[in-house]
Parts: sequence; structure tokens; C-alpha cells
Amino acid sequence: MTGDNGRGDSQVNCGAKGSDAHKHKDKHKDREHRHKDHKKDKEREKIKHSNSEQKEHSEKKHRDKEKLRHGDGSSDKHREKHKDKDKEKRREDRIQSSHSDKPKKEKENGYVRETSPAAIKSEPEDDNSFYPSPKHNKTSKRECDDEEYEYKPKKVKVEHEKKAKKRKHEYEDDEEDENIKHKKKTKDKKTLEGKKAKKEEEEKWKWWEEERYTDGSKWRFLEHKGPVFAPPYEPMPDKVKFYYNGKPMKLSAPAEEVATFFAKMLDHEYTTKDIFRKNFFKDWRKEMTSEEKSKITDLNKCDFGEMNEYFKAQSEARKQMSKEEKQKIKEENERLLQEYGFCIMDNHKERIGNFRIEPPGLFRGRGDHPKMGMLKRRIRPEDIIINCSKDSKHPKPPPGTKWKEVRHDNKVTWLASWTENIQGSIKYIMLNPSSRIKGEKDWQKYETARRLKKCVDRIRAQYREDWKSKEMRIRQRAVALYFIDKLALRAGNEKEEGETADTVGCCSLRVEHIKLYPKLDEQEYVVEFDFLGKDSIRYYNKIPVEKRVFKNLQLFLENKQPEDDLFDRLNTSILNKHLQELMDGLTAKVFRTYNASITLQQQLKELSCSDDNIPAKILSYNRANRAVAILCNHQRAPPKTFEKSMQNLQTKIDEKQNQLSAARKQLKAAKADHKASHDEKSKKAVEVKRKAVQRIEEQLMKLQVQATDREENKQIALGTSKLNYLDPRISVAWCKKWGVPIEKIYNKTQREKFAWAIDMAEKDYEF
DNA sequence: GTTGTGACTTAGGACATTCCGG
DNA sequence: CCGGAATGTCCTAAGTCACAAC
Repeated sequence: MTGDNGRGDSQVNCGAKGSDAHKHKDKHKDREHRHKDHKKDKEREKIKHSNSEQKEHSEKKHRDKEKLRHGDGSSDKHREKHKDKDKEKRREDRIQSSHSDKPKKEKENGYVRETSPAAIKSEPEDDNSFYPSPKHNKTSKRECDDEEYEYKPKKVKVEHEKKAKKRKHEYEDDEEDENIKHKKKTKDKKTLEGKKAKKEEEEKWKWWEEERYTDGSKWRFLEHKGPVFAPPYEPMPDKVKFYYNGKPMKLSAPAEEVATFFAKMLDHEYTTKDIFRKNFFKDWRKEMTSEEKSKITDLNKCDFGEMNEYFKAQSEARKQMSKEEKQKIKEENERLLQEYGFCIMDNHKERIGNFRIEPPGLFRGRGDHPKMGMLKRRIRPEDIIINCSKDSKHPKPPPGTKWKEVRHDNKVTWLASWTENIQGSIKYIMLNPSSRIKGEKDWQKYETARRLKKCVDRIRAQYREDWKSKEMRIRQRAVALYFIDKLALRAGNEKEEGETADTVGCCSLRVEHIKLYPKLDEQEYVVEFDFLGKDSIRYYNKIPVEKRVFKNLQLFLENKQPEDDLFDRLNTSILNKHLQELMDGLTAKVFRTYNASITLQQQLKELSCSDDNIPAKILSYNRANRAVAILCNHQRAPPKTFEKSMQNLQTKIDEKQNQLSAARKQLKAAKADHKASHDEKSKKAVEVKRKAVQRIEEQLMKLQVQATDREENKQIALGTSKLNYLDPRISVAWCKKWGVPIEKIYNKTQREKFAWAIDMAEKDYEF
């Protein structure tokens, strides 16, 4: 077993569900169904940018295109051929024309103020002495937006003494250390609890009320314990055999470990995929002794069956563990979290996001990944670069090992990093989203989007103008930008061919990804998009565009092969440079943030109804959220049990309905009874029945709301947009305005991440 | 300009835990 | 209290984008 967090093989499971062609097919069909189901969905019509209506019409037709998701890749060589051509074209392109550039603005928002050097605090050892006790410098609420920003010379983050004390309580309560727990018990628990609830809000460190660094540094002081390594490999018991060519064979530990990775995945279809097997076998052989290497020459002759059984039995055993055993594991995890899960950054104890090193296993990228099945090797201390402040207590490498390097770079936010062997990219250990460093950035992101709001009209006017440009590159840029704005497409960086799954974004769209229909059904100038985007999620949409855009697209398509770039004179760097000139800090992805947030705000305005009850309001919120998810194409695989659970729900609704009519009859009867007798007893009976009817009505209502919500949500993932695209202040304001408790919208983790927004947004907040 | 690299955000799926009606 | 659904957490892949180096 590798990572004994119970998820040791997780990277390998990732995407397993969708890994083979059939499954994908199914998945897609499923999604299509869902789209069809949505047809009636009136909510959709209201969505500003959503073109889902059209989407649905054509879905049926599109079944045969299913394979697209993990397409056959047959066009690759072809594409290569055309690369040179592209370059030529680009050269031709510089025909002329001075394009009036907007003067650059000054600075990235929020990072404009003067920095003042900060005192570095290095003391705290003990979990509860993290909060020194400087004077708190209460500043007026900070505006993140540069234009509205008040610049005040500043101290470092400091915490009010009182606050610091309170914080202690908080930690006591949440993350008790044994002896603190003890102390706590001696206190009057009730008082403490009562106070705690009240304090909770006011005592959390409000970094958003403090100044930020303006010199590009991310921190002054950083201390942590280093990462937690994956548990070492535990060899198989001898009785569990591996067979080669029908004969048992004892493997060397390294070879055996890699074999177990494969054995664990035997049930997954992708172990039958050629690329997967090829990659695995190649990497596995590298781990073998020369003797093994000479013996094991054919993966098909390998039998991992017993090993597979063994792991199944193990995971079964884990499920069957007693309460105490489970508790013990939990406690151990908690201990690890306490020890390694936090760091001290600038006087504050902050939660680390991922303090565990990724365990070794077989790589399974998403979609049709050329590297699937490769061995993701075990990370050792010698691979790790530690980042912390000079004057901190440096983390110790495990006994007998060394770090690759210890550096002190406060221009970056990571605590540790290593190079991963599949793509050769760097992986990092960073802080939790609730941390100051992530929160500030997030806040800033939404401020940039709000600045875009102020000038989006101008920018739109500009790109529309550019559709007429004499220069091809400008036209392409303008059309691409139109897509990014209207359809919330991603920028679409170039990718190295053969290194990753074949997916695209706006700038990397190819001819084969769009189809033009001068006339389709009732509509003119329809463009059909069909391509795989990030994570190999299919983007399928039919959308009418303006005539000029359409004509331009026709022009771009002239004399091109399906595998040629649609925008052959454009890439993300050109586009972003242009955007930067239009607005300081503007990049392609800001449009996604902007359009997502503005859509939410609009939808909430439209859908919310003051006499709705809370569940109905939440339904409206979810619908608004859903509009955004559709815009951003955030999909999810329909839950496996969806159909069944839907049926169950329907049965419940039917039952409830029967109950209701029965209850109504009874009420009627009781009323009649009362009319006849006019006595107290019958009057009471009427009341009782009335209440019953009311209650059942409510229950029915609730069920129906639930059914609608769930149905509408079948294949749409709301979480991604909620977490990454929607300015949380919009949601907070909405909650305040309509009296919806914030807990109904954000769970605990989300509330932690958005603490800044929850604290600062009032009901009249406007994005 | 092109290419490569580094840092950081965004993403969906697997798995664990909690919730809820019977 | 039990089982299934819902929700929450963890995991890590896959994007974006700036910047350095040629």
C-alpha cells in the first residue's frame, strides 16, 4: 500500500470512470439526455449568455460525435505539417496600420501602496503562543480596488492583544491539544461556549482590514514543519503471489511495488488500454532487476490476480474495522494535521493546503492522455526544496536524509516544491484558501473583474470595430475576444503535442472544432462549437453570431485543413498583451470571472422574489448559480445512482400527494362535522386537520423543490463556479438582503475561504 | 517572436462523512 | 438505528499567465 490515507491509489483512480471509450460514450449520452430534459427549463432563457437552448436542439444529431471526447487522434501528423504554413502566414500578416494603443495604466490594483519593512517575528513554538501581542492597528476597511484605495503607511499585520487571547480560545475549541482540553474542562463550559459563538466572528484575524505588501514580497516570516511523506512501501505477504506465464514468481521489492500499483487497478477498464499498458510496462521494467527484466517480457503473461484480491480484501477489512480502530486512525490523522498542517506566516498560524506529498502510483491523466500508465515515482526528501524564512526554525528532513535545498524566497508563496516526473512540472505545497495570502489574491481577482465592468462597453465597442480591420491578425483577435466574452471560453494556450490530451481553448481552436451554418432552423449565422476543453470536458454549443463575425470566420477558414488553427495569427500572449493595453490587469480569464459574477448578480435580481420562503429563495440562488455553471461549461458526471434516486423521490412525491388529498378529505369531513355539531371538540378537530394539511403541503412543496433542483442539477457542477468565479460578496449581499442564512449558501470550508467577503459585504453590495 | 519555465488558479472525480426518513 | 442520498473533503491534473532567455 502506498499512501495509507486510504487513498493511496487515488491518482490512478482519477477519471477512471470515464477512461474508456464506451464509458465516455455513455457519459455523453447521459449528458445529452440531461440537456434534453432541460428543454423546458425556463430559467435558461433568462441566462444572458447561455446558448444552451440551441445546444439542445442539436444534441441528438450529435451522438455520433461522441468519440470526440477522447478522439481518435488520427489527425496529429497532419497538424504538424501545417505548422510551417502558419508561420508564413504570420509573416505575411504585417501589412500595416498603426493601431492606436491605449496608454498603460500604472500598476496592478491593490499593490500600489508603500511598503514599510516589517518586523519579523520568529518566536512561537507552542501551538498556542502564536499570537504575540502587538498593538493592533485598526484601519478603516480596505478597498482592494486601486482607484478607491486609501494609501496609508503601514505596519505589518499585527494583532490586537485581546484578539490574540480570544484566538487562543478558538484554537482550544477547534483543535484541542490534550492539555488545553483539560483546562477547558475546568471552566464553565456553557459560558465559554456561549461566548465563543459570539466571539467567533469578531476574533478571527481580519487580514482584509490590514495593509498589503506593495513590494512584491509575499511574507516577512515563514516557518513550517515541512511536508509529510507517503508511507514507505510494505511488501506483500509471501502467500500473495504474482504469476508469470502461469508460474509463481517472487519479485524484488521495487518491481513488486510497481506491480501493486497495476494490481490495484485491475478492475478499471483502462488497464486494458494499449497506451496505458505500454507505458506501464515500459516503466515497470525500469524498476526490475536484470534477471526480472529478462524473464518478464510480456505484460499479457503477467497475472496480478492474487495481488488484486489481496487489496480488495484489505479495503474490505478497513471498512469492517471497529469504531475504536477507526477512531484511532482519525486521531492519528488529526495529530499529523496539527503537527504538519499549519505554518506560521507573519505572526499568524495559517492552514496549509496540501501538506502531504503525493504518493507514488500510476499516472492517469484525464481524457485521452498519451502518458497514462506511466509510473509516478516516489518523492524523497532529496527531491524537495524547502522555502521558509532565514530566521525561522527550518523543517528537519527525516532522519538520514537531506533536503534538495532550503531557500528563503519571500517573493513566492510556496513552502515546499518538487519536480514531478511525468510532465517535468513543479508541484508545490501552498496555503489553504482561507489563508491571507490566498484570500488577498482572490479578492484582488474580483476587483479586477469589477474594473472590467466599468470599461467592458468600451472594450466591446472596440472589438466590434476591429472586426472590420484591414489586418487579419486584428480581426482574428477581435473575433476570438468576442468568443471569450460571449461564451466564456478559456484563453487556450498552445500545448506540446503528444505530451498531453488534445484539448483546446479559444486561441487554439482548430478548423475542425467549428461549423458554420448560414442558416439553421430559424436562425441565421449559426456557429457550432464542438471541442474538448480543459479536463477533456466537451464543449458543445450552437450559437447565432453577428453577420460580421460569421463572415470573418468564413474568411479565417479559407484554404485551411480541418487540423489547422482557426486563429492562425493569434495566440494567448498576443491576446493578453492587447488586453493589457485595454485595461490594466486585464487578461482573457478576467472575462470569465466578470461574466460569471455579473450573470449571477443579474440572475439573482431577476429570480428572487420577496414572498418566497427560504427554500424557494435557495432554489432561486441555485438556479442563478446554475446559469453561471452552464455559461462556464462546468459539468459533472451524473451521479451513478441518479435515475434510481430520482425515481425514489418521485415515489415519495406521489405518496405525499395521496397523503395530502386524504388529509384534505379529512379536513372537509371535520369541517362538516363541526358545522353540524358546533361543539368545542369538533372545532378542535378541524384545527388539527387543518394543521395536518398545512404540514403535508409544506412537505410536498419541499419535495417538489428538491426534485426540480436535483433534476436541473443532474449534470451540472455548481461548486466550481461558486468557488472560483462568483464574487462571494454578491452571494453575501443577497443573503443579507433576503434574510437567508449564509450557511445555506456556503458550507464551513467555503465560509472560511470567503470570510473576507462575509465580513465586508453589506446587503447593498454591487459587483 | 519564440520557447521554456515557474508560480499560481481552476477543475472534476474518488472517497469519507453526515444527514434524513422509515 | 439503518441504508441510501446528499454533502463535504481530499487529491492532483490541467489550465492561465508572466517573465527570462535566446
